[in-house]
Amino acid sequence: MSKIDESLLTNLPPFRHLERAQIREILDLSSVRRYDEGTAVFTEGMEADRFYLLLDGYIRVIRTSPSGEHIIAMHIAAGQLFGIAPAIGRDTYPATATAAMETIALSWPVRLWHDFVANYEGFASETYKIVGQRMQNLHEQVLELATQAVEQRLASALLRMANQSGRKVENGIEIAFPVTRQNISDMTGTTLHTVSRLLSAWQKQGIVESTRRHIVVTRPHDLMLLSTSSAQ
DNA sequence: TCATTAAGTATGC
DNA sequence: GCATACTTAATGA
Repeated sequence: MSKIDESLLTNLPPFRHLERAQIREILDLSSVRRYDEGTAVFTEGMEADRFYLLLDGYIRVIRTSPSGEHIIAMHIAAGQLFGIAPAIGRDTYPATATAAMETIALSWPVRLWHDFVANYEGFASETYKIVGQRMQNLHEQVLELATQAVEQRLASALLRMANQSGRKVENGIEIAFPVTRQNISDMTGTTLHTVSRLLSAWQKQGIVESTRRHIVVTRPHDLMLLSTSSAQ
């Protein structure tokens, strides 16, 4: 079916312990799809019929509150599993996943989940490790939202993106997918205006450089300080 | 300290 | 030239 090379999976944590032949099996059971920027891979509440591995691009995970506003819970980088509802014992997706830029993902029918867990050494432990880490991150973010000022939350959000999905450039760390002021306000529970003002101020101080949908963190250390200490 | 309103400029198909 | 992204100032909770 898919003519994806085995080497693409061999170094990813959930597949690290597997033989080449096993990886071939897994790939033969998968289907590949490309998603244009802004396209939803699946939506919150939808029956979880497949689980996914991101091969290229970035996925934005969006949760919608009953009152209608949506918040960006996290970003997924290439090489990570997502839409793994079966891992947390759900049969619907807990959030919406959209392509933050042009993206390519593998997917498998959920009925294979238990086969993977049973047959492939390390798959279960690695995926549950991922789930645990994500849960912990979410808890930290909830705490942040409740306790920290906007400036600190924005600094943390920028650092999270730079650390998890940044690429090094000459003058700093560039966030590797397109991101708008509105997107960032959806991560930090503020408005795009406040984000715009803070980014402008930080740009004047030389901490970040930003153009439309594009941000480079030039002085991560200064952001670190901003994210922890409360000014005045 | 921050959201809201409002009114503007810049950018890219 | 229109939609989208971004900036800035004013006002008030």
